[in-house]
Amino acid sequence: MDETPGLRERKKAATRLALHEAALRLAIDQGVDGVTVEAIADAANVSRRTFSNYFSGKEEAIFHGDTMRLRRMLELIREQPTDEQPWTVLTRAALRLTEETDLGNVEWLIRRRQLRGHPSLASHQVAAYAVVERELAAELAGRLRGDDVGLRARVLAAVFLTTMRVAVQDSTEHPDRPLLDVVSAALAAAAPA
Amino acid sequence: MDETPGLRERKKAATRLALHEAALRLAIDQGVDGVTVEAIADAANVSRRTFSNYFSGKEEAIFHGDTMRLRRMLELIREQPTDEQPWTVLTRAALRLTEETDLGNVEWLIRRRQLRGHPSLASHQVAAYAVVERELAAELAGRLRGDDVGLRARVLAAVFLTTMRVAVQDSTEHPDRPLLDVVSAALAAAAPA
DNA sequence: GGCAAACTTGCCTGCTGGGCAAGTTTTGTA
DNA sequence: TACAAAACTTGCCCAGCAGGCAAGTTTGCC
Repeated sequence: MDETPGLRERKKAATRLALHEAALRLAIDQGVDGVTVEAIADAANVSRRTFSNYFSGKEEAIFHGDTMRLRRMLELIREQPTDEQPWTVLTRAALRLTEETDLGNVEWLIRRRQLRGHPSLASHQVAAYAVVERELAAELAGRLRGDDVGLRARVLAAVFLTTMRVAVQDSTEHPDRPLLDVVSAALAAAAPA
Repeated sequence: MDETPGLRERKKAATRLALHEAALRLAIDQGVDGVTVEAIADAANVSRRTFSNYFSGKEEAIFHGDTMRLRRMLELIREQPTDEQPWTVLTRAALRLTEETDLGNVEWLIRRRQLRGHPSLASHQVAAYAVVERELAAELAGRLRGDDVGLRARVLAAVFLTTMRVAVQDSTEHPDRPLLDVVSAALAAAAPA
């Protein structure tokens, strides 16, 4: 394994992370609309133009955390046996991811909660989830048998991701209930016949 | 019933429709990025500023058709008996809507197909579907019994809408297969246990 | 007819994405 | 170690865009 993927790559990752965190922090305490791309770039000690090299807009920067989490979930799914029921595989990956997140980073949920209510963000979150949908569908297609594999894989991927999204959204509105609880209840409600 | 909701309202509806159709037409033959809001407004004989009074962006104008279809589906759902299985109700409404659409307006699918491939549109389509999600969840909540009604209603609404979206998207990529077929296969694949 | 509310329009401002080219840093190779 | 190529950053630039405001116009209602 390449422990260090080269200086260049490490710097890029650091810049991306700095921009993401600056975006999140500024959005939280100035409101999503109150913050400009320029302010985010400044806070990350980078030019406005460089921001554009990393993200196509402030919302994408804000949701970069979600994107990373979803990619991690894809990994968790891929490394599971291919001879199991797809929904079982998905559920297990989701719960495992939730545990990982919950333990190391309670801050994540807190930040989320401070952003809730900004309605324009909701649609960008939906879009963020949609990005991995194709990739997940491709993975699932290899695990299905029978007719309509393509369509069924896409449906399964979409249903799963949208359920995760709803669970996270619902959880931000009920801070008292453990996230793991909400996720498993949501997945149970969506489980296909 | 108010047959004519007043001249003012009729004019507004006409303007909105004109803008929508102009947006769709121009987007189809100049590409989504190649068309400006100004061009759309011109084509609808209205000022650029007025466009902004109706839609918040060209994508919203393009997807106004979807929005209307989804609102129609909400109607179809609401007018069904409340003592039936929710998924049965949803499925029936979806199929009924598909029949309505398919018969009267084959043009709709044709236009869609000409827009496919523009990736930026996909996320806006997702967002368009998300708009009615809350409303549908509220309707479904009244039809559920047991624990976690709120969460389960949101999950059900999200799963159903995302399934419809996937069916439509998939259908644009397989023009040979009847839409009704795709929709019912997709709904069958997503049916909760 | 005539008034009030709603709608349209033009004007304006600050923000945005992204093309381009010059300057800087990292990488690979010799 | 030297140096050329590739990758990245930055400033400059431009056209497009959302939306506030105020003046003008149309519609609804008495």
